[in-house]
Amino acid sequence: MDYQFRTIEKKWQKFWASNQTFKVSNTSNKPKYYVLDMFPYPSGAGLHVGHPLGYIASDIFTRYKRLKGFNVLHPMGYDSFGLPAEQYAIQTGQHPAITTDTNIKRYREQLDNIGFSFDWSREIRTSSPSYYKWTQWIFMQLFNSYYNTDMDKAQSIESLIAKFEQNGSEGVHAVSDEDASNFTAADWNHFDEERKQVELLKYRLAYLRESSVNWCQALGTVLANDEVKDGVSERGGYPVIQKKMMQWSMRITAYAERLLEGLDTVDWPEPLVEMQRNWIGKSIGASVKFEVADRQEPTFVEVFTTRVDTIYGVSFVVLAPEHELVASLVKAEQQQEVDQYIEQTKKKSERDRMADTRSVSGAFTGSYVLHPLTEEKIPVWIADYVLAGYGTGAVMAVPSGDQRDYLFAKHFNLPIIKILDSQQLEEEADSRKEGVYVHSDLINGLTYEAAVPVLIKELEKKKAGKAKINFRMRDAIFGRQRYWGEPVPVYFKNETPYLIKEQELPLLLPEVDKYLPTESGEPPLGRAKDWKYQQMYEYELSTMPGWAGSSWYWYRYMDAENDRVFASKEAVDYWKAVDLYIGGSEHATGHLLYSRFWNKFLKDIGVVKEEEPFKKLINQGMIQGRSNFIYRLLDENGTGTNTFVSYGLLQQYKTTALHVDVNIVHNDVLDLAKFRSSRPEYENADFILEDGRYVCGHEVEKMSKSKFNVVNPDDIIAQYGADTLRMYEMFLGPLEQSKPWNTNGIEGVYKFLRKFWKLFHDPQLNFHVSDERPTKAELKSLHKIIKKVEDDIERFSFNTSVSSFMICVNELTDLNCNKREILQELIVVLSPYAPHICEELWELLGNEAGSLSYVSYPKFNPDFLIENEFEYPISFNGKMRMKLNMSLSLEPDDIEKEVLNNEDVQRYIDGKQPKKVIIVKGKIVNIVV
RNA sequence: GCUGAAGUGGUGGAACUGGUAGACACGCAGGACUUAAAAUCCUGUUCGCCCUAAAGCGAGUGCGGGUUCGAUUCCCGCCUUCAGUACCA
Repeated sequence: MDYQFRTIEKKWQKFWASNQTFKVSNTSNKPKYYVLDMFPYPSGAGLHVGHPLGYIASDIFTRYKRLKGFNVLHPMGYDSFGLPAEQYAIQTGQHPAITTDTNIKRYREQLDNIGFSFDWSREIRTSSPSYYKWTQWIFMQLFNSYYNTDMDKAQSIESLIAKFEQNGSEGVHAVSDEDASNFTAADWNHFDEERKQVELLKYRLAYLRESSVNWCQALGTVLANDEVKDGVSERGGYPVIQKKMMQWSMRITAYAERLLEGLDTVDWPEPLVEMQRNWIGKSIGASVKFEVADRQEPTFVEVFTTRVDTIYGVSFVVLAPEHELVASLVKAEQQQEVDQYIEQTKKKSERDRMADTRSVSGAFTGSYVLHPLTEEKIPVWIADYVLAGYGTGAVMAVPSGDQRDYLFAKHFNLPIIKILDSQQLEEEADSRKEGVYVHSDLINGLTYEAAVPVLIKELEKKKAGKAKINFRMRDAIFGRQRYWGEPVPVYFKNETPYLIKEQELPLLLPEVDKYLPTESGEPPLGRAKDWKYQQMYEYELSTMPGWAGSSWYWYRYMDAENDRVFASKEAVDYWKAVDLYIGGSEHATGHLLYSRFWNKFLKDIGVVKEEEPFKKLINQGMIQGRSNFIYRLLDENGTGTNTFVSYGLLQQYKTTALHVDVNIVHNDVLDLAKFRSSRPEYENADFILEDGRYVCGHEVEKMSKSKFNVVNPDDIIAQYGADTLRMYEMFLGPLEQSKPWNTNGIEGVYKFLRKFWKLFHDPQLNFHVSDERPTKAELKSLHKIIKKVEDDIERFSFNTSVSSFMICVNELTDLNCNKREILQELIVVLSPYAPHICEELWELLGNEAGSLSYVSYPKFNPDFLIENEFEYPISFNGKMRMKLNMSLSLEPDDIEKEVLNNEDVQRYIDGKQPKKVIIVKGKIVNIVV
């Protein structure tokens, strides 16, 4: 029989499913191993060839680990809440649950076609009530907790109430809002219920606070930064402004230090760890208070600075235009200018404000603050380069040390004060800390190291500042003005939020007539009829963000069907943490940070054991699209014709480029017949060919429908089979690297599998293996691959394994090897990569069907690889010129003698005495002349 | 802007710890088989120079420098592309 991948692959996929080959138990005497993939969002477009890249890698790893004797948990599910389904619902009226369900079915079929060894009995969907019940449950725990800084962990809000009842706010060390009040126990006990709740909310880990959002009035909704382009909505082009809104938030900043420390304990790619460190952004500095001048009531502008040493260089203070003090600081004569500036700022997104460092803008408030050390009057400005959400939303501007402050000072003619004797300030700010201070009163003549403690001490003495650690990370906003997400299990009584009862979970997503905001601008849930808690109280109308469901899902896989807890204690104790997590680096700061945060919280409340959820993490690169172009000939008026010019002839013609569907292009050559029949207007198209072919241009772009570069794995599988797809995706290059998809090399992988198949068959394709003893050469080839694949998989270098398999099969083909002893072991080594063909041949060899998944990986024997000769490359001045075969037992001195006595070597050095001969045994000889 | 990553033949890539640059494939060219095509097999294929050929010479891993007997690999400066940047997931 020839290699019939269609029959073989269907046969084994069916076998695995009906025998539950990959169902895994929560108890085993084997060691456990947990391999997790980042689960997909089931989009309407279906899987494209980029999605399975990581899944194939993790499946190879999983199958390999099974062969190595581990009990492996390898589950899959769907992150099925999200915007695209909602967008589609808005357009079509179709309920997102229905589209989501359809999409999931499609995804499942596509995943099944690839032959993954997932334990599907553990499948989860974040949008199913049985799952989001527990997402809501975790939210409730967060709402019911506060962060105790004495114990450095989250504790129940009840214990905080007990403290308030006994001692008031005194002695409470907790992470809270800035405006948490001070009160005595007596005060607390006299507070009414509402007041108590208001105070408690300032401590809860899930809490309400005002935050700034991109508000689009015309769409009646909040937009993500990337839905906003140049101040207008991407959809519709309506104006977008920055608006403040009450929002649910997560006090992730309470965990900043622990999130930072945990990074030292995980085995993650260093760049990713670095990104998280930068995101958390710990900086050590000082907070300084500037008192507003000429006020009866003392008012302060508080700033955070990492360069308190530059305090004598402050020549103005800048507030973010949204800063709460701005309104009261503006003097009448400046009112108009400031108002105008604030209007202008509202139109800019935060990202625009950060990205634009060239243009300088700002407005003077008319007010002054007093320098805390010199008592001098300092003007207060507002400018959009200061962001409200960063630090305190105010900076002390030091033009001599900070480039943005420098440009601002130059632009508005504000003084630039030199503070270090080494500073060169003619062209730009100089932020170095070298030399000694000048014009700096207390610290004149001191160096940076000496100056900082002096200043901190003085500021503390004057109660004008103190040393402080600041984090760049902000509390995460947890509400979304959307329909297709988890409802927040909260209702309001007199504007105070209360949790519903735990027995009332899940709080189901109600039906609505349209998936749009209400006329009064409330989120879609505002449309739900009679949706009230106990028929009286308003529910929270926003839903949870996309990251809620994905911040704990790896626990649900451990015990996916439990309806009493999110996962049983036994399951959590057994599987502990994820041993290997594979996914895209685009999740570096979002998903991976939130997941770590929730995990730490769950540990604090005692329901999980591990401080870090993902022990080892591998990033897979993005698969980009590789678009193909055709070139339409333009006539003398510049209008398009129906003639297309081949890529190589472009210089001779005036043309315009058009995307062409990559599925009708093969190795950059256009299939003319398919092109003609693709659209009626191309039926009579003419072509100017080169060498009789139409060659297309190409470019790397995002994979998207609009660029006609989407490749569906199903098409590849129909043509070449799943085993070829699996191996080809690995063959494309290193897993971590981003690369464009193209099928140019896929034939080679397909040919390889056919060659492998032929090893087991005679020329007439009858199954035929021999029981003869293998030769030395055959054993060497086998043991080389046993070792190579083991090494490669352990370091996640899957592409190099594929090449090595090719080399191995080429060698065995040349040796005419059909020995059972060799081939049987080779099957096991190859099976993680190409499981279907291997199962089939395994059965043909007479083994029990399906037993291949749980056999042992062959044992490597180094004896078969021992060489006694080596072909030494002989280089002259580092350039390889010739090779000499020598015994590996020769010591460097003997090698030198033998090399220098060689005729060809003598000819090279032309009778001259070599300056130096470098010999690395078993590696190289280098002669310096 | 900030943070992170990547640039090697016509193409995807290999070279794992500073030691033979281009393994393995694709494509292309030539050949075998065939009435023909497909499939399959064989040979060649970094570029340039020289040459009937064998052989030889020179250059070469984004660009410019440096360290070293020796650099794709280490260091400094630049260029280009990609990703993230907090409501896409």
